[in-house]
Amino acid sequence: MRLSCQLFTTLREDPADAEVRSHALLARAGFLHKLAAGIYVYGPMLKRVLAKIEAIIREEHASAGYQELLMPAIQPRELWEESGRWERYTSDGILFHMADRKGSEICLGPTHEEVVTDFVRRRIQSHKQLPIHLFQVQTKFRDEIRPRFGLMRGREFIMKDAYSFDASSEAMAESYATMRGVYERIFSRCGLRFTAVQADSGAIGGAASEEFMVDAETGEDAIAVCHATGYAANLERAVSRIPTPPETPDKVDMHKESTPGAKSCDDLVALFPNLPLERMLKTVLYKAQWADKDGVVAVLCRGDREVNEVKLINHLDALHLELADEKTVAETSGAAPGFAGPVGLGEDIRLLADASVEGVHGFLCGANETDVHLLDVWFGRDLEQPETLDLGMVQEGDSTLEGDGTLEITRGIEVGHIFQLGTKYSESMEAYFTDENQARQPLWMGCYGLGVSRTAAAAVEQGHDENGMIWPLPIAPYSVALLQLKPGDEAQDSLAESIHEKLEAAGIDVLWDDRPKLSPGARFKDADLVGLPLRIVVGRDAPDGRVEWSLRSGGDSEVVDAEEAIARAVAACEEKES
RNA sequence: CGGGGCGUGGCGCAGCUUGGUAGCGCACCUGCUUUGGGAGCAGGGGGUCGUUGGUUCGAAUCCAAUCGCCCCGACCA
Repeated sequence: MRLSCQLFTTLREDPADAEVRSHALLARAGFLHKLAAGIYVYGPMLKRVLAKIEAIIREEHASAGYQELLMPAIQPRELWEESGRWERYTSDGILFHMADRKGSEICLGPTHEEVVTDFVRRRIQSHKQLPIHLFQVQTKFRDEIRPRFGLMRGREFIMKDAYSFDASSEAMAESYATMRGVYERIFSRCGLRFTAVQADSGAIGGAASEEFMVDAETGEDAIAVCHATGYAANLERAVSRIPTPPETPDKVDMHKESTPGAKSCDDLVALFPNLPLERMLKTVLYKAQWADKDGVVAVLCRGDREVNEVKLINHLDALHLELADEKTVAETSGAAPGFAGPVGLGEDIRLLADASVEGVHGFLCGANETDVHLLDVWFGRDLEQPETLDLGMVQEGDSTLEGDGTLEITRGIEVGHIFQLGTKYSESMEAYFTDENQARQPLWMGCYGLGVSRTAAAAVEQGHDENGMIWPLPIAPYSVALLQLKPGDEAQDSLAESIHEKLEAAGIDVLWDDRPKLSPGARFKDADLVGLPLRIVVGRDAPDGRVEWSLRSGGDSEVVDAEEAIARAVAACEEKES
């Protein structure tokens, strides 16, 4: 492809609103244009990247027996009422919805469980038709609270979603395991470094779920991994062995101490330097919201640990959870924020305790009185120890649950999420089949999402340097950058043209920078910015039939015969395929 | 939702405090020279200063409203 015939522009400076490298580089190279917050035009170069990612996705889904379909972006409210998600998604504000001219409410699909379940339930009667495996590549719409990081969290984005429908929980688990392999092959083939982690299933619902994280410092998700044991989990879900509490002190009567203004653990540590953080228990007050009621929940947690709100909301089976505001804290604890405690807390307040408080005695806690804390509090003597459960956040350096490894906290970009949904949607939407015994059974579902546009951004986040992007060969917009330094020079014209022709004949994507009247420096800068993995430069050695060969990822460049450069490009692209 | 910031040629910014009709760099156009890491010289084009209203003889500048965009936070006691 001749660059001189393309719409191709680059910017010398980062756009002012780009916060992360992938966004800045994609925008500078003209791959991306922002139309509104979280809404982007995918330029021709980016479209090629997306097409390559999609091609890999299609191949891997096809070989796992998945059929592609295309579902509508516009969906009727009624369908979402059936699954019970309309209320939740509209109250969270994440759903783009509107009324049509007749006044019927419709939404732009943020996901397609309802539509696919409806499609399948109308066709499935018998166990003999199962399993069913479907997927699509579609634009999804989510009115995110805060779109950011360019393609990373947009309000409109491209997603591949797949669904499995099985006759039993075991068969569903098999479909799920197959898809796990599909995802590993997809991301490997895309040339990305990634980690599969256990995950919370969130709003989609369901049992087992795993996320695929592209390793990147700038990732929005924190994950806990253990290299020794292979354990990996999203921080929301991660579990660990909590370091043992310090020695129990002498038994002294519980007593009040004045602690003016000591609202945080840091303040208290300053006030009581001899008291270890592990013997301070914080009492965090939350406002929880269920479908039918609201309530305040207090969670007891060791001073050096933190409450994991996702574990808490799951345990409570609540719809929404937020830290109690000052007013609520005053009403429930009778004190300013920072002084709530488990002793003498209102009867109507549900008190839970994180496992970290287990075995802690003679501790400090809030006295439910402003500027006062209780010291030397003992479970069993001064209050009953509430039932403890894991409501905590794991920390760097914690041991794994079995104690045979150490957790490390890293970051990643979530590009894929697979779920075993079970019968949640099939039951609420009445998607049943008849089994061998004439019994009516709900379908066992799995759903498998993969962010296509986000994967492209993640690839840049993982592959770039100070000069620009560095695309992995399998998903690069073009494989080879052919730079002709002096278009119009006879020897260069004919050599570049023959290289271009031979590479295209070999089925290799080549972008020939034949733009006239451009200085060599500008050409090199643009090539570095765009980041095509293989580079062939046709320059001063053209009369001898020689060119410069180099890799965008680094290493020295070499002057070789044109035929040798072509052979190397062909070899590199073949290696990618295997 | 709360707080903060910003809207000035395609992009990045200055000008605003102290009102007098807009400027710089990049990009763009023309010509000549130049061609291995963002070339030089000369000439040139392009902006109702987000929008609306107000104050004023006069508003990019002051005031108000509104729209848009960005960041931070959403209280871990």
